Amino acid sequence: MSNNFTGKKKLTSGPIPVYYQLQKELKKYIEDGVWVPGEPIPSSRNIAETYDVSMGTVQKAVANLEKEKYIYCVQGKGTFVGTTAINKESIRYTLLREDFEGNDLQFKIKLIDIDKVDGFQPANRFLEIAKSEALYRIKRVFVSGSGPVVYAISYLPCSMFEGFEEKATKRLSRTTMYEAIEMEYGLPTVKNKELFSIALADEETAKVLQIQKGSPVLFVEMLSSTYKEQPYEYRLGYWQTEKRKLYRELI
Amino acid sequence: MSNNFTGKKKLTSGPIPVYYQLQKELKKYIEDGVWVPGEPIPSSRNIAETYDVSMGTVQKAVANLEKEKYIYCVQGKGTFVGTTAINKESIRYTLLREDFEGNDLQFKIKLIDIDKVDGFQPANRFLEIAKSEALYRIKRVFVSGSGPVVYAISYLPCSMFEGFEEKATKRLSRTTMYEAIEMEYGLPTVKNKELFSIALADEETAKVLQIQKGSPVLFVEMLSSTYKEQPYEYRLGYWQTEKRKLYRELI
DNA sequence: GCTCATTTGTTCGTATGTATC
DNA sequence: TGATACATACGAACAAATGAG
Repeated sequence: MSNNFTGKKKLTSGPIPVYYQLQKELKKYIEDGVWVPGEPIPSSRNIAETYDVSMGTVQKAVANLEKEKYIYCVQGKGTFVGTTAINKESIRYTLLREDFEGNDLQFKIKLIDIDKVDGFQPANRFLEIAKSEALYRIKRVFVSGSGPVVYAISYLPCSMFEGFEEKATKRLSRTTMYEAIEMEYGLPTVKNKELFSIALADEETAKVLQIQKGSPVLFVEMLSSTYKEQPYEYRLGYWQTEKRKLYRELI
Repeated sequence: MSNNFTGKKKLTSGPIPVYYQLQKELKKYIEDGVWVPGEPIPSSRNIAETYDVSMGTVQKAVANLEKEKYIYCVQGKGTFVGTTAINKESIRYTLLREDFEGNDLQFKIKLIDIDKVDGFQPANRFLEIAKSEALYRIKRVFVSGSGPVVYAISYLPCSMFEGFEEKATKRLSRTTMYEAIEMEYGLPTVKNKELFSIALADEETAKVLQIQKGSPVLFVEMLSSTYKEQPYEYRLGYWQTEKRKLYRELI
């Protein structure tokens, strides 16, 4: 449950709405990791008494945070910190389709290897860490039906993910990167930025995707962030789009 | 302003929340085009009296519709039907960047030509119209800085856009397709579906993009929809990604 | 620049409904 | 069954922005 959430707390009585101040206070507990994904936050009544505001005001702050996907409410049970898996259907990186009709195609993820490498540009710049900081490099291939579709190389700052090899290796062959990171480090994914372009397959990519060296492939660079716009993963994706295409929806 | 919004209207008193019923009623006025983009809807007090509910209930229905981008509220002024331009920064099709850093790059749109063509598959299937229905075909090129970046071919159902040539030709050289369609036909864009893959430039594409015939290009198929998931534009985009890439954010 | 009617925004207090355990 | 939790709804008061006079 919760912790050190006792005693009266005060909000200022200036021009900023009370519900908004409260909303920011609650958000801070989540972003600072005091309240962690999947766990309940204090009850509405508890919050109302603690901050000496009406239930309606708490309700408004809570409703807003729910819309922002920071939390989710279950009537009669409680209010819980949001998780990527539950909230963000839209944020999934890999969505395969043949066409606009029909559903997403299933795929399996195979882990190729994980190792530590020296930091490099532009990765370290995008990840907002020093040039010299080391990175975990995770190579994976996404297989759908007949063959390989995506070759993905992810880079994570070693400093943010201590012991990643041991903790995540088992998970990564059964689950996505998001889930692994959220489970092991409590960091939900909040935002993904993507850049789409064309690349020519180098020897390694060609081998993994079972295509000719030098064939054109769809090249997707991705930068994933967690709370406070903190980037944590830089990923290079090489897509073989002969049979399956990358699908996105904008709403 | 509004119209035929007088007299008492009733909501059922069943298990469905009043605010939700009201929300759907208001949405219907918008989807049916009774209230059009940019115009004000009746005042909250007016709505509260008309449906015989409290202001709080109206506020909740209105707030939800605002989050859904159906409307936007201006304190002291009124509540207005949403427009694509104002609401949907995220839905813009063409976002150019060199990198994750920096801002979106500017570009100009040049209209190549507009004509009427016979319907064809898969376009007519995606647009949910009969095989035989004719289409408007709009060819445009997007130019950024040094040269052409995107060659876009759009298909619109002639039946939905009577007189498109006359109405839109002037607009299309200065504005986006969204704006042109919203201005002339009152249809805001609500959703975009996209499929990313690789294509090889045919003679026409190569000429427009000033590249070699047969060069690989980023191929983006897009299907835009308005209210009620009604598709209205099928677009093929050929991207030359040497210097500028296609940028997307998922939140 | 000021006042005033209109409109949306905020907050409280209270009561009742409904899901969970 | 009862205690707890969130959800809905009302009414009232005041705040803040807008635009007209």
